[in-house]
Amino acid sequence: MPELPEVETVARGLALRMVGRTFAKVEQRRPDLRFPLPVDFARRLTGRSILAIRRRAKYLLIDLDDGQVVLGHLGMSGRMLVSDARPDILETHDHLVFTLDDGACVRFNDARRFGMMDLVPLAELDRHKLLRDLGPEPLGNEFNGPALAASLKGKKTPIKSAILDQKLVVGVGNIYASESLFRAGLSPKRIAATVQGERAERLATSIKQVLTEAIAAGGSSLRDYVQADGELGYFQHQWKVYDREGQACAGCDCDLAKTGGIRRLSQSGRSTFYCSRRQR
DNA sequence: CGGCGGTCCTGTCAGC
DNA sequence: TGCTGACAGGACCGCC
Repeated sequence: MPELPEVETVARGLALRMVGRTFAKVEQRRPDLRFPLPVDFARRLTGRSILAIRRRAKYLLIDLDDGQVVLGHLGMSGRMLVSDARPDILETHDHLVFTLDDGACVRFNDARRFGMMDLVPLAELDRHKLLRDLGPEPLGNEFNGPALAASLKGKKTPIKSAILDQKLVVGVGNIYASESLFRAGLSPKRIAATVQGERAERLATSIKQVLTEAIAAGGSSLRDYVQADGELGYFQHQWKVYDREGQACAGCDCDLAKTGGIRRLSQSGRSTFYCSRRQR
């Protein structure tokens, strides 16, 4: 499910319900997710109050009142399900069930179990194995054209693979990689090192725009969610190229029968979508 | 050292 | 209808 905008939306939605509340009950329904859960995970959370809920890269951070932080990742299929009360009947793959002191319930459901949770002292968070090598936040000022150009120097890998590398910039996943390259007019096959100067400027700007717009779309679906309750996560998507193989490219007035429209290719085992006419 | 492919796990869908 | 294989939004690890 989640790239940066989805995790951001989940974090904001959870914050609305959870900040200021206390974990009244925590049910751990299997010993492991992607990794074993920390020893006594449920017991160590019970009775703790929630100070803040944040995001770093695609990770969720839940700050507790005892100086510990819940570090979570939704993996590919992880979902947070929120309801006013704990359901009598849980769903398949509801691995963690959090009941709050106001009776509200948050469930972590993850079919593929690529998600994870850990409990880390706040003081050690930056040194955590999963966080210490992460690159800059794409929406921060430190990520810009010149910085991106510098990090791409010497890289022989295709630009699509490069921007999926979380050491280079965080938060861009398979969908928004295709979308950002389309907006920047860059071929996903282009050698990363050749994205310099104006091209790097365009790509950095496109990444920021694509992610910002997706967060805004998530915010509008959050309003519905807050009223309706239920799942936090993917919202309406209006992708320009992702999952649109064979369809006409928006803004390309070429003959679909001749060009074949949006193309799909496989790069290091993952699908990429692009318009060969508008992306060079 | 960088870059690529394999791998973890379950669900869904297309094709036969 | 039932089976099989491909594929799915992530990211670590080991190997070349």
